[in-house]
Amino acid sequence: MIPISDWNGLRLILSETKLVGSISIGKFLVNTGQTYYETICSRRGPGMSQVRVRFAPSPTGYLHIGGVRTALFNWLFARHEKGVFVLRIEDTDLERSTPEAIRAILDGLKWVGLDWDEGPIFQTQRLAIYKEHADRLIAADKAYRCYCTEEELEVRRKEALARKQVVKYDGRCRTRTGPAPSGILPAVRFFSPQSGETVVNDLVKGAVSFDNTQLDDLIILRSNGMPTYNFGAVVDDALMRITHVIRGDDHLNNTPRQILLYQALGYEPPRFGHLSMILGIDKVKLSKRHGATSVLEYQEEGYLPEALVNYLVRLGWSHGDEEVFSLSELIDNFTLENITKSAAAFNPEKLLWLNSHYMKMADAKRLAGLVVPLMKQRGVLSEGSSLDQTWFERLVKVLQERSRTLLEIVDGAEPFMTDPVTVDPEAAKKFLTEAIRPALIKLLRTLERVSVFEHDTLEAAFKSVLAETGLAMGKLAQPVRVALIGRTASPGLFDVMSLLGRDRTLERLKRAIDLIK
RNA sequence: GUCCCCAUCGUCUAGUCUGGCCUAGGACAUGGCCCUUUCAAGGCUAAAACACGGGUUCAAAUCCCGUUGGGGACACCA
Repeated sequence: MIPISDWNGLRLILSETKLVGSISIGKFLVNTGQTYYETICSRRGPGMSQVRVRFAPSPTGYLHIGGVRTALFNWLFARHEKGVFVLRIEDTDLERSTPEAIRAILDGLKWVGLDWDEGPIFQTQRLAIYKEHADRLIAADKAYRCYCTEEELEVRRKEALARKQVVKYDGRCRTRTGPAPSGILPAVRFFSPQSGETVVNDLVKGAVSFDNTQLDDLIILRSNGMPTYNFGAVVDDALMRITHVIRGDDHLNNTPRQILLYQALGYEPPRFGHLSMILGIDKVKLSKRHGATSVLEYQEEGYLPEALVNYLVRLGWSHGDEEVFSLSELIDNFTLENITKSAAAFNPEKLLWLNSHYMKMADAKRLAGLVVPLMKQRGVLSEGSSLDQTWFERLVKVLQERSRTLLEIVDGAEPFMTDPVTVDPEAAKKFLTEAIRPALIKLLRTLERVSVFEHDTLEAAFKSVLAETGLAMGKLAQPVRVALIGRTASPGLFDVMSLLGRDRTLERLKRAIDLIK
């Protein structure tokens, strides 16, 4: 339940995030949704057939990865068709909607770069519109007031289930006459036709027909005045002139009911396209036990938004053999015809591969900026400390080639950030041996005479030690690596030394030599 | 219980609508080799699929029917 006072907090969130285009949020919240849409629609000339799509999440939890894909497909379709992408928040479930969830949705969309042209529009701001539409249906004998209580209905549903009968409203208030029972706030039910069939010409599934006897008299307006999903969506999609409803597969069964509502209301239905579900790696519905299912978790785990977008778009859509797409390539090539009908399993490995690809492509400066907060968060960099930007970007540059996520950069950067280095005991045992000690000392002496710590001069110095000692590159490199970084894996040695700089390199070498004693 | 959807390598998919070009292509992951100062990356290479059964046809991954399997929906949730 969102108390009215919280809506001020929400407005704060919205203006803070500045996610809205030309229409200011403050103004929107002052306006009713109705006047807003009257303005929009009056701006549109007659005969315009511009594509208008929407993403309409309910703010009852984090923004799910499947929701992001739905939003992405809508967004790409809108951009490809030079149409309009509307964001509508379906917050009519007062029990479960929260301002935090609204924020999570906006933040999530913002992170993956899906911007909207209109909205966010809140259904709870438009209650008068739904009521007016419901009244219209009642007046036309297409809907009726139902005085059955939730408890009664629950009992009947359970009975039907127990007797293995069809779970359907029995229609007892259809023909109710006489005075209204006192003390009961009625809900409004739709008179659902009980004969014929309703066909959905789905853009991805093809023609799907439903026997109308399967459909029952659904509630369109709850006793508390809130519209139910099917009604709110229909009224809004009609009024907002949505041309294509692209949404999850789980709504296919709702579509015939919605088409019937469009017809009763005298509105023309949009085109529908139902996207198959995203399943977990084990082929069952994606859930928390598969790991991250909220978009923002991917941000926290060091993924790049373009990698997630690229991964998600290939889950259920394809363009020949291509795997890697820039945003503009996606916009150019995205069409509804190439959407797959079957459900897809989420494969974290492939996402990781795409992420490492984009990590290599990315500008080091940008990555550096993304990594710093993560380092602070993980204690690799202390809160107040300042960084040499140029130096840090150089470090990021050598790490980004071998990191699959930003978190791996953080990990790889760690030995460069703090002194003294933590040396892995296993590595020390294997490589910092008595036998190699003389060579390390020789290297130390040689490096002491090197004044400019750059890749090429360091390489020359190192090679001279190899020549003197007769050691193979590999024999000396690993012990030195362990001495400098404390681990057996790192960027190239000469990059490491030049990044560490003269003082720290010599110091770490000395310390390793002492350690062997 | 009722209704709806789906079915190509382990996974994402191309091919299916408009049957022959399919000895089924690509990508991730996996194995091998090469490169190599480590780890990655990269290059080459291998293994790996038309769920099953019936039709239709000269010809079926592709069209039709059935079976099986998987998924979804049946709320005063969306």
